[in-house]
Amino acid sequence: MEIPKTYSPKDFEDDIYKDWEAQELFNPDKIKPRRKEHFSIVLPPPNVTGTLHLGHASMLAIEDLFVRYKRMQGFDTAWIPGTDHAAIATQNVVEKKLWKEEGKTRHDLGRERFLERVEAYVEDSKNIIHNQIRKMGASLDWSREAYTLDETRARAVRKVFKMMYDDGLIYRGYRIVNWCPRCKTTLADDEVDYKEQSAKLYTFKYDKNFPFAIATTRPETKLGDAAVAVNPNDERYQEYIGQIFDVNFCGVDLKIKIIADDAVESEFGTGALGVTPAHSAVDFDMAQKNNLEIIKVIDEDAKMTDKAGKFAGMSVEEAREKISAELEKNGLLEKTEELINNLSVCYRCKSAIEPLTSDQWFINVNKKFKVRGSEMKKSAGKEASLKELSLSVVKDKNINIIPERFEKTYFHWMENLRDWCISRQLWFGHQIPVWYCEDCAEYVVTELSATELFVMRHGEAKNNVLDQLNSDIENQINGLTEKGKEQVEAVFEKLKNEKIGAIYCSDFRRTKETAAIINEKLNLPIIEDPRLREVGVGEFEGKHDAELAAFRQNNFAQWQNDNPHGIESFESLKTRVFACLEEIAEKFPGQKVLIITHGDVCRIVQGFRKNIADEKLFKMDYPLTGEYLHLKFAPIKCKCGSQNLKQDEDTLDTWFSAGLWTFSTLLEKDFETFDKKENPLLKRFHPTTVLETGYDILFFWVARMILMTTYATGEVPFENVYLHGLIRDKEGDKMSKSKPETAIDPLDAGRKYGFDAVRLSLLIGNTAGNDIRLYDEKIEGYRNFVNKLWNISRFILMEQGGRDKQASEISELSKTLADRWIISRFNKLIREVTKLLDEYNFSSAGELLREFTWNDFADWYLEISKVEQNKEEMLKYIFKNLLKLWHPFVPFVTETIWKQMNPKEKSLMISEWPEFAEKAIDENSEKEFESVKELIIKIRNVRSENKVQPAKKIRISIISDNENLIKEQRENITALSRAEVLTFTRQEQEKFIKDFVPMGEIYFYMTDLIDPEKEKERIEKEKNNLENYISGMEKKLSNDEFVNNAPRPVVEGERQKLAEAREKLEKILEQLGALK
RNA sequence: GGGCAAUUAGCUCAGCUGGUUAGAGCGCUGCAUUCACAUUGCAGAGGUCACAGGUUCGAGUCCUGUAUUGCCCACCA
Repeated sequence: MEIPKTYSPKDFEDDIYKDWEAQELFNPDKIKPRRKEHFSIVLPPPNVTGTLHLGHASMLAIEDLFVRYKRMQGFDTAWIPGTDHAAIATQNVVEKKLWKEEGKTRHDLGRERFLERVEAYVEDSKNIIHNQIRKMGASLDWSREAYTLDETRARAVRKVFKMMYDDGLIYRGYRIVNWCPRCKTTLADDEVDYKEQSAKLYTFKYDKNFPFAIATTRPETKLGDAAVAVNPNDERYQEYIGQIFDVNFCGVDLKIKIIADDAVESEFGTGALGVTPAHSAVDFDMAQKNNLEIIKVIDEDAKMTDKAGKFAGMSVEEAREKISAELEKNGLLEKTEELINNLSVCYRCKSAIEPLTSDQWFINVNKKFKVRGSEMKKSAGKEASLKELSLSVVKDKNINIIPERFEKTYFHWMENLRDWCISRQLWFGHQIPVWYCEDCAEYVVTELSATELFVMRHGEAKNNVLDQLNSDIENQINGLTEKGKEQVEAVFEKLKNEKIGAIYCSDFRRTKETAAIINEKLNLPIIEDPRLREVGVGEFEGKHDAELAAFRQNNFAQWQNDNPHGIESFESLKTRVFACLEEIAEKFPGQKVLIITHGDVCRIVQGFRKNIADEKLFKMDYPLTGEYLHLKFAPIKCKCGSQNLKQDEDTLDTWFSAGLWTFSTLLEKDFETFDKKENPLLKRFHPTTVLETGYDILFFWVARMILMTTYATGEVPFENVYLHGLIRDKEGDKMSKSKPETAIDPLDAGRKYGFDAVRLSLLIGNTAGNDIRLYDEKIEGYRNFVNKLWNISRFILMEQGGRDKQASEISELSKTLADRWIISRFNKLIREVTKLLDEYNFSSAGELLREFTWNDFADWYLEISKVEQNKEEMLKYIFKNLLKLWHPFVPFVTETIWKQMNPKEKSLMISEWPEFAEKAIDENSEKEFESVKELIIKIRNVRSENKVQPAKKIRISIISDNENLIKEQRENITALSRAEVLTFTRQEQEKFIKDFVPMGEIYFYMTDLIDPEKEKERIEKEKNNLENYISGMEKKLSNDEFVNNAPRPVVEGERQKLAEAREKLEKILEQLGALK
């Protein structure tokens, strides 16, 4: 067999992955589990905007390791992939792209068109990241891929929203929120970052009549002040507490109440704080407590509002300048000073956050509700708030966080959690499932999705080309032209991802043909409805379109309710079309329906359920051939009976849908409830076993999942949380594009060193909760190791023959001391690695494996096997099982080698995890072999010290207490140390003593060595070490307190060690004597 | 301001509930090239475990304090 000397990962990796996928080995339905217990992980969904970075790579390496390990152990194993729509991040990316490439804003396109752009972008992006994930070797079940914004997940989102609303946990309120004026949306508290900046602190009085000064960095907000707060213990202001002052601040009249609040620090500024309820979270709380007026002086564009008097319309910066100038001019400004403070900025775009009051949807985290699930009730009681429930499941260890210290962080965050603002003023995301009635003040919350109608005109027909009106059902001879057919195909291209549930068309030939073309791909029932026919044209039949158009344009009033020249009246057309639409809406609530009809009908449709005057409606444009209309309707009625409802424009915080991820990914496509009876996958895999993610999103995501899932399902989302650290560069800094020389792209690194090496570099040395440094030399080292594995396999494959042995046949395999040694060591390795992996300590497991593979197996056993010969079966037994242990770490190279060794087997990844065999443990043989190793190393050492040419064989004599062992190992010692062993008895040796140099138990033939003095030095050194050691031990053992207090085995152990050391010393002294 | 972590060989890090003469990889030094592998082999040098106290028969490991570094949270009106 021709096997290259160097392993070339790129020649194998892609094919190996394709083979796994083709065999469907990632799908738990396609492989037989050998145990009942499940092991499941849902992939933390990467943002659709992203490309694979090291954070993902490390996440994938760790999770794939867990999953492959458990799969080999026979667990029913699922690893579910998906992507996150990442509302704000994705919208920002597409907006930037749109601006750069076309100079347009999202408003230029409008919601509908903009979202189409986003979806197109998302599609591309998803494919890129999925292929990158495959590169890493991740054994994800792609057949169950989810997306936070797909229909199943969307239904789960609406359902939970409604559940929470019905439980009174979701409410709409006018509250202070974090507003990003750039993104034009609210942000959750933890989506706000802080940036240090230097600011000016202004100390001033509102006006001349106000008794004392206040200090602020933002004078412009003071236009909205309703109070001044002081510390209740501050003596300076006691007399004013409770008083109300009418002031005129820069032309704006304000009523300022003096209130006392502990939050105020007397030492800061003047100890008096101007309270601006509308623009500071702390002040808003004070306003609630003290019933203060909320005056909003800054709007959503970060401009001053009408309430700001003459400053209205100015930017906040401009207003600040003007106000400070005016204060100074009027002698109200006492001083300005520089200070460093934290500016709150948007975590996505880094612009300054403007805290302001606004009408938003919130989740109440303190309100009690009826807890679901018996385990949850046990933890939190029958009734609990979201906060209490989320705290209790971690306190009671229903969820186990690794490393444990993050529990504290979690508790602290959860205990201080405030109501969660979930509405976002973005377009991309889950639209809030609330419908406002246009005819009364009510609104309706529904889990049903909007009924959506896609209304299109037929493609170009022959009568269009001839410019002949043709609406006589008896005379439908004209079908579509070639161009018409192409137009239809073009529309279908745009619609194909919409998951249309039904197709309606008129009974005209041109619409039926259009429907048939589209339905070639969709295979839906086509419903023909004559109510969707083109308007009846009466006497104009067969005439030019323009003639009819001109007539109707000029005689609308006449035609509105009547039928001059036999033209069907507008009223009649409207009535039949609306009746048809009403029926469709009722028949397909929450679904998408495609309607293929004619120009005038398209026009009319736009007025469905809307109060649009007939004439205005008649004059509306309708979509050109090749385009379509998209209309959304409420799937339910308002209490008042009106169906004229409009959905809330806002979308939900992306973490709302992400919070459902562990169970929403396991729901059936057409689920009605979250019940396990209805959702077999949920029953099989939920709660998931481990959630593996970075500690940096503990709050964003992990906490939210706990909160949302315990609420919605009455079950924890996961039993364990494994938090990994961040990947840093060699200096310990965050990798960033601004430092390209240290930033590593996992894909580049994979191409260069192989993805197995990249995985190892991310796994070994990586411990829970700790950051890890990565740099090229490290990956290179693991590349070298992978190559070592490869070359071990080359060696073993060259040793032909032998058959595979099982663990039960170990005794047959063990013929020599080296055999017993390696097999004992190896079985300990199996035991240790298994234990460490169960403890999530994969780094130590990897280190042990590396040590065994390189040091024990390659450096010693393989060398011995060249001497002892005929070890094919043993080598195969160890190596094949070793490949299994390695597989979760380095799946590609192990599978590649496995396939070469077992061409007939399906795959290493579904082979059985090695079992530890107790009977293989042989402590005595291990000890004996270690002493042989020691001898060999000593001989090599002496050779090296004396610069003996490697090719030169030296002669030695060994005087050992274990003469049999030396005799038996004579060949091994000779081969591995290039020394000829001449065994002497003590008496025999006496005769040669003058020619030999003693070194421990070994006597070297003097003329073979260059410098016996050197050896003397060495022995002296060893003697000193030993003497020091012995005196320390003696002291210890003569200490009664130690002997009495320390546990017996410890004392015994120490005695043993002392005895051994004394023996050793004795020999050394003897040899030293001989040297002199 | 509150909290968490880290500090062990030149570098990157192990060292579990206190009981070895403190380990690994890389790097370094010397030697070796047809025999699985130079992406290699063999041998070696290198550490008062940040500092100061304390607990204990015994401390890298536990406690207190100090210093340095990093991170998280709160907040700076």
